[in-house]
Amino acid sequence: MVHNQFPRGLLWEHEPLSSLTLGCCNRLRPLAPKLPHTATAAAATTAFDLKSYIRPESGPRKSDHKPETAQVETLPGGTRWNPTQEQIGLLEMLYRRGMRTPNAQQIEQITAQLEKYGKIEGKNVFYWFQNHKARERQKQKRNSLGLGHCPRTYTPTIATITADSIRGHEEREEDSPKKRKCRTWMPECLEEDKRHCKEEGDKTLELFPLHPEGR
Amino acid sequence: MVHNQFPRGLLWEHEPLSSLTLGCCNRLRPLAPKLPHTATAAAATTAFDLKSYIRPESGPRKSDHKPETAQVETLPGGTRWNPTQEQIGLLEMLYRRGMRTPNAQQIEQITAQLEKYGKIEGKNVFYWFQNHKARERQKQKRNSLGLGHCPRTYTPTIATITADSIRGHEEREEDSPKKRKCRTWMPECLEEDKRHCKEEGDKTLELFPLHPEGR
DNA sequence: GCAAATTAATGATTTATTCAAG
DNA sequence: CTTGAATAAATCATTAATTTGC
Repeated sequence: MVHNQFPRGLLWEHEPLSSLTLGCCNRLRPLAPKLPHTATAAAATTAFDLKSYIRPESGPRKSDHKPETAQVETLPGGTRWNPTQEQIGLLEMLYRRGMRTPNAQQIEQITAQLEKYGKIEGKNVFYWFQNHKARERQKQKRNSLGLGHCPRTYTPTIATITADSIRGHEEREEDSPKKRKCRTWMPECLEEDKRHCKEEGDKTLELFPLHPEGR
Repeated sequence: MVHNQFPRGLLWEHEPLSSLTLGCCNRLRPLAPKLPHTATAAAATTAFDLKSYIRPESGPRKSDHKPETAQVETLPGGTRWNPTQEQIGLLEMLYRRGMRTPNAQQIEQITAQLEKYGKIEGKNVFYWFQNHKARERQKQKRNSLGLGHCPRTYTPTIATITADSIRGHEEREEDSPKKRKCRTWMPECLEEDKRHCKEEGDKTLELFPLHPEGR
């Protein structure tokens, strides 16, 4: 059970790491030097540049320039999901039914269904539930604080006050009454993304640059 | 906007939703022995029980009166990733190099490399970075509060104080100097999971139960 | 020496916040 | 202003260290 404790002398440093090939969304950006951050932001949505993930040794600099100039205007399906009425409707139904954080398979199925009504990906479903839950909660909290502050001011006539609101604004508990199960996992979302990403040409990305830490 | 403002007569309710077939990880508690990180294999990570996602509301409780008792205490051989020294070493190297939140492709590559040293999935890599970053930050904050409170008490002799610590304990900014880009995405993690999940027998899951809201 | 019992680390999830498109 | 997308913080849970009594 002891970890493989072998000397810190990292043997894998001799591995043929160097650069790997992989294909994906790296539309262009063959050059992309590490210009400060001026236009560096060029790294539009999907342009990868390892360097942009490497913290610039210098300093913070949060130059918040207007990013994407023209470079890679969004990925193929670039724009964000724009749900249709039917989709929202179905999602809300599921939500009202009690669904909160669907797992991968459920997302898969839901997405399949919703696809009938418009373009949609798994991650959209995932996010929708995530956001909807959070915002319902916010709303509830606001309400209970705004006018439910003093218990005698509440208006019990409102029909929307369901078991939920009665339950109070206690946070957790909603959908994990007991412990917590290992259940959900980031949906296959990526598959789709990857799919249409793969169409792009391959590109070599230096994941494991050879030069030592030299910094 | 204008959410479900369309009549409750949901047209999609006539769809052949009902139950869909899907297979997955329901194996119940194979006793998950704590094998060392060698032949973990299985690792079916998800136990499904729609019921646990459906709030036991006033709805038609068919038999959900104790959803979790012995039901899904599964969490199958859900062995969690147990990194080897080599893996940790490599990850730390990347971290020191400045990598913070690798994107899907990077994760893919990293995972591929680390697989040489032991079982690992994309999500493990993703999580590792997430956690490592967060905990380094915590540590730093604790330090700066504990003894670094007064800037003149720091001990510049320690070699480990690299640019990182010098940068200070500013929270955000670490790896997103500019705005925030759509860059990372939950890795293909799930693919693997799904893969070996599919091996399991199929199981019918009622994603869209037919009975109306009943409320 | 060795397991049960306890503690420390850290992997995995969920929740809260933030950002920005429309 | 609404809300999709993304990240960070908080939390939970499991495994390895370790302590302890035999």
